[in-house]
Amino acid sequence: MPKEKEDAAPKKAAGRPAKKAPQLLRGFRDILPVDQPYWRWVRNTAESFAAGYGFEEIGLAILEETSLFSRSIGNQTDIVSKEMFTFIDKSDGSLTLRPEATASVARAYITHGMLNLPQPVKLYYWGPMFRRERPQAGRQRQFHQLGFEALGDDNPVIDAQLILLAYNFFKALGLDGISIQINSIGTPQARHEYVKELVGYFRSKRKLLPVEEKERLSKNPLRLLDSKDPVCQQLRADAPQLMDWLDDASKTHFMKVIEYLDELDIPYTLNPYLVRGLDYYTRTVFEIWPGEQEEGAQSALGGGGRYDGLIELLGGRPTPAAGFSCGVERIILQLKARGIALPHQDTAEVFLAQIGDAAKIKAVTLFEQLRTAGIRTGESFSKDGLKTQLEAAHKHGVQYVLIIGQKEVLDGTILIRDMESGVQEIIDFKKTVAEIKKKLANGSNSGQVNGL
RNA sequence: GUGGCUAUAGUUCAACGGUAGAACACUGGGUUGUGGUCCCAGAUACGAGGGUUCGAUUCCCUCUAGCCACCCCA
Repeated sequence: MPKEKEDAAPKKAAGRPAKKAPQLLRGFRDILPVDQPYWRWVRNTAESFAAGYGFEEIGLAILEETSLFSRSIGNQTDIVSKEMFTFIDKSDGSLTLRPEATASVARAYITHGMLNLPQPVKLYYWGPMFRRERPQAGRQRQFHQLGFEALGDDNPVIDAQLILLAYNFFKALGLDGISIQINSIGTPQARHEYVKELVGYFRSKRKLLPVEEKERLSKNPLRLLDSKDPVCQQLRADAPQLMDWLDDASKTHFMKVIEYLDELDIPYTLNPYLVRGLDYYTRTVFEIWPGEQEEGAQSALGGGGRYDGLIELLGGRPTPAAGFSCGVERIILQLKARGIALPHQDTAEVFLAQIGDAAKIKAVTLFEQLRTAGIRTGESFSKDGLKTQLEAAHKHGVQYVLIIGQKEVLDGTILIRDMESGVQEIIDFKKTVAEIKKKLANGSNSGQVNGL
């Protein structure tokens, strides 16, 4: 018989039994009310961009068959080989908490026969993703991404427009001076040829490479290009260039994208060493960074590219597609780091205070009238003292407080107190809603900006 | 996954081998129906488990979590 440990544990302080409070899992976080304004800001901005650019929101499954990710992202990638939350379900086999959403978008495109819709199908998503990594600031095991995908069209204008959308999105959020890095990694075939060449080159320099880099050479040679290792960075200068190995169609495609970007006046940096860590990418790839690499490590805010082979790989008809996604937590980290003030939030406009039982009853019904009239009203009905209630009103930052007490109930009136001037006036209780509306309309300096 | 640093109230920080303090925040008061300032009072913490010790929050170990670097990525 197992002993019940918790009950047997010694009592800590008299009175309360010593119990372990459940902890948050490593890398998981609650998003508290204080942070919600940031979340709303990002989400609202994203939604208005989705609407503006014609992307319709799609809500995707969070749990998928493991094979969806291993096939699309690639078995050899770090994400699949060591960072997925995977488990065996009783009847459904191996399941995985999605580490990213593009694969699911492609799956949904197939599942719902979206090839029958007008192309391109433009989708926007938002939601939690899961990767079993070692947490750090801006890196959690559950994090949120928002993304835009355009499926069913291989025109380079799509690539350019996605980058334009990303650029404008970050600007609208208040994040100026972001850096957009772009590159083309061509078709899988061309890349394959190139990798052979690259491996050949680095093999010849093998002796110079540190152990970790040697491992890359056999496991994921493309990664040698964006390595932080100084030796590698030196060697890569003389290494064969990916650009020279691109097939003609990819080259032309890339030139077109660049042309559009120039025409649209979007600042970008050509980064020939940019390769992405997910296998499904083809041709255009890009990443978004907070700024031209200032000192200190930074992490990408977002990234994306074209994935022309993905849908076919997953069993659909050959369908070109492109998209990008960004990390919400990382965006918010940047917003905070830069001290960006958010637009005014929907706080209470008036506060309703009451004194005495009769008044409380009246107040509760009046509150309903105010609320249904669209006036954001604060209250603390559970408190009795007027002083306490005014204090609460002050904390809400409201300009007007409605006060109703014994006397007012008898007279059929109510007090309106202006919190700034301290001026109070008595009005007919029945006209409360109308009066308040009038006052708010007059006094409204269209209430903007609070720094939080 | 590897290496390093850290872990004290809600938060930011103190102190100490003999069971912990401040600031801000919170709750309640400063007489009966009036906020922002002020005054008073109160609640709340040594991440978990072992070990050394007469005694550990303090020293050691393990675990857990956070941060930093690597890896990789959003």
